[in-house]
Parts: sequence; C-alpha cells; structure tokens
Amino acid sequence: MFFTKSFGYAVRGILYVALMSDEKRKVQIEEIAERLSVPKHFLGKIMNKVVKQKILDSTKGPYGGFSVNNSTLSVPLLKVMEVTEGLEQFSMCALGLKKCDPEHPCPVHYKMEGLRSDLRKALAEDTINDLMIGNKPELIRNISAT
Amino acid sequence: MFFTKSFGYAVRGILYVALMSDEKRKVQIEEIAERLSVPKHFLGKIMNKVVKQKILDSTKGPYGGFSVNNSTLSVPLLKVMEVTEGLEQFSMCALGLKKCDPEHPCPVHYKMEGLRSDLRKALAEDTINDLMIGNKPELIRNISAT
DNA sequence: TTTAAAAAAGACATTGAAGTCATTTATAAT
DNA sequence: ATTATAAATGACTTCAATGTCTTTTTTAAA
Repeated sequence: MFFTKSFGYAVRGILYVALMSDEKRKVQIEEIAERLSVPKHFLGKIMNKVVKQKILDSTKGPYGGFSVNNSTLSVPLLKVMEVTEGLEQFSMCALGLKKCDPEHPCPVHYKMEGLRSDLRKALAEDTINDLMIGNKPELIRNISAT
Repeated sequence: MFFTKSFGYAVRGILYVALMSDEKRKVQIEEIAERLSVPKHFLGKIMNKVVKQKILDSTKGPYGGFSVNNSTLSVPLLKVMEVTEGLEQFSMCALGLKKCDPEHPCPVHYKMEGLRSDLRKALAEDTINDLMIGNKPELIRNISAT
C-alpha cells in the first residue's frame, strides 16, 4: 500500500516538474532533489526511466532539464508504477506461493484479489493531472518531506 | 498487498499446525518446512516469534514441536502481520513523506487512506479459523508451494 | 570550435529482509 | 542421571533496493 521509494520519488518528481512547467522553463535534477529532499543521483536514474517511457521530456546541456510533454498530465499512476517497480505485485500471490490461482487458491486469494483490483483501479484512474488540483505553493509544500 | 515473506511463512506455518492438530500430535519445524517448501531455520525464527506472542504453543525435546492453543484459531491475520512485519505500513505515507497528515496531505493521501483501511479491516476480521474452511488435504495442498 | 552545463551511465557502498549454519537450552524417555 | 530430540539463540552470508560517487555524453551559448 505500500510502494517502493522509487515509485514515491517518481510521482513527486514528475509532479514537481509539472507544477513548475507553467513558468516555461526546464527544471534541473539538482533543484528537484533539493526541493523534495530526495537523493539526487538516485532520483536522476528514476527520472531517466520516466523520460525513456515518454512521461517527461529532458534535454542535456545548458538550459536543459526536465519538462512536461503533451502526454504527461494524462499519465495514470499505474503507468508510473509500471515504470518504477513493475506490476508483478498485482499478479503475485499475497502469501508468496508459486502456484496460486482459482484452481489452487491460497487461503487469502479471493479477498486479496478484490482489494488488489481496487488499488489497481484507483491507480489506473488517477492521473498526474488529478494530483494537481489546488494551489501550487501548497501542492509543492505537500510533496516536500522535511 | 504486498506482504513480506515472513508474513506469508507465518500464516502458512500456523495454518499447517492448526490443520494437523486434530491428530493430537505436535508438529515439528522439520515437517512444516518440508511440506511448505520453506527454509527451515528461517521459518524457525518466525515460528519463535509466533510462540512468543502466544499464537501457538511449543515444547522442546523429544515428542516436542508446535501445537495450537485455545486462542490460535481466533487470531486475526492482522495480529500475525503485527508479529512478523509490524503495522507501520498502515500509518506510513504511501509516497514515503515524513510529514503526511490531514494538515499536509500528500497527493494520494485520502485515496490511499481508504484502500488501506479496507485492507486493515479485512485482516482484522479474518482469523486463522476463517482460513480453515474446506477439506484438509486440499487446504494443505493450497499452502504448499511447488 | 570551444566551453560550460546538464542528463545519462556505470562502478561501487549501504542497508534491511531473507536465508544458512553452528551452538545452546529444555524436556521426555529410559 | 543420562541420552536423544527438538526448539531457541546467535553469528554469519546473500540478495535486491537504495544510495553515493565518478565519468561520459549531449547540447546551448559564446
């Protein structure tokens, strides 16, 4: 419920870039890492994956950095999860059994199936844009650790 | 949704002991580990925690092993989770933020809060006994990996 | 074209969960 | 009392996620 750090960093990083983008500038990893209190180089690798999956754009060199593209705001959180930690969680048996299916359901199979599909649905419905309602300074404060 | 191995081993181990207990004998770690295809010594440590929390009984020495006590069957899965991986998951911010509360909610705070409380409720309601409905051989098969 | 800035890439370190192994402790049977 | 058996304990290893540091690549500006 229970995501990896990578996922959390990715969501916050993407969101930060999206929130800053109306100012028509690109955002550097240095700034993102500082504002979000996140390890810079580790975040860099995660952002790299995010860019490879076209969730954000990036350019190297002076005046470079990360920026939104025309798909960024409509990206569902499930996609971010896929990019960062994968979606195996949703198919893997909750008790860790190799073989767990309707033929051989583990003791919590059906109950977990329901809860899982609720989570998956929520992540599939929620987009980056949905996380951006409200006023910008407050939103930024709310993704900064301290 | 997404539990640790320890939790899965604990649930399966307790369940195995409970299913075997009608035969009036104690069950050894050796047998449990073999039947469930779980690392013996690691399971031993987990079972030890389970015993310390009075979820099962154990006796050392010849003819010793693990056995159910009068509370075993009514233990909720949430208790097993508490013993094995703790319940921090339920209070920790889903995005990993230090400060995340109604004053400063992270962007997924409320949605996750709902899903989390659903999971917690399910785990609090479901007891070991609830996992034991059905015929024994099939139940045992369904907690054995392969 | 050179330079400086920024992301990308790769090598390495840290950490906690998971797993292994050897030793100690408790207990039932003789 | 002694012995064999089984859990308990503690030291150590392994592995994947996380984190750090250095080098390489790309690109805009001069």
